Amino acid sequence: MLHAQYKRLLEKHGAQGWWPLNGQYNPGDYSHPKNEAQRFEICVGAILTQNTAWKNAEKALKEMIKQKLLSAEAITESPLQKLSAAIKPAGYYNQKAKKLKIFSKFFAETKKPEREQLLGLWGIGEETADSILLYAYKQPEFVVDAYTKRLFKLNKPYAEIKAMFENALPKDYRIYNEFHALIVAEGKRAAANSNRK
DNA sequence: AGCCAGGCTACCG
DNA sequence: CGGTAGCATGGC
Repeated sequence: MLHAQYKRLLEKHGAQGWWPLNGQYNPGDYSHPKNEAQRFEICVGAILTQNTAWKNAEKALKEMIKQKLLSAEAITESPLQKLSAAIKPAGYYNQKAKKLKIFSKFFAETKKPEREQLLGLWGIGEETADSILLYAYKQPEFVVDAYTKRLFKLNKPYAEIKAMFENALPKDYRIYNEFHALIVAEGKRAAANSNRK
C-alpha cells in the first residue's frame, strides 16, 4: 500500500522541506510560497531543473538573482541572449530561456493557472505542470517523475501513475509535497549506492 | 572519463 | 498513436 510506503520513507529520510527557496529547505513547513516572488521562484526552478540535476538549476537561479532576472517582468524585458547566458549552468539554456519567457508572460497575466493552461504552454509538460501546481500553488496534484517510475517499477503512462497515487492517498497537498520529495531523496540515495560498487 | 540529472518537443514510422 | 533523437552543462 502506497500510504505505508510514504510513512516508511518519511521515517527513513525525515521531512524534506520542499520546495527549496533561495537554497533553503524548510522541513515540516508547508506554508510556502508566502508571496508572489517565492511562487515565481518555484515555477522557474521547476523549469530549470527539467532533466537536470538540482545543483545545476540552483546555479542558474543564483545567477538570475545576481543579474536581477528572477521576476516575470525582468525576464519578459530581458534580451533572450542575456537570459540564456545567465542560466547556462542549467543546460539546454536556449530552450529553457525561451520557456522562461513564455511562462513569465503567462504568469503575469494569470492569477491561478489551470492544469490544461499550463500544459498548453510550450515547454511545460505534465511533470512540470504538476510541480508548479503542487509546490507553487499548493494544489493537490501528485508529481510523477523518473524516480517514481523507477522506484515503484511502474512502466505506465504518466496519467495512470498519477491517478494511482492520488487514489491511494488523502487529497492533501502537504502529503503529495512530502511524498514526491521523499521519492526523490530515496531515488538519489539508490543511485549513489549503485555507483559505488 | 563517461554517464546521467527533480523533461519536453518535434519528428519519425 | 508509441517510440526516440536532440537539446547542454556540471557533478560524481
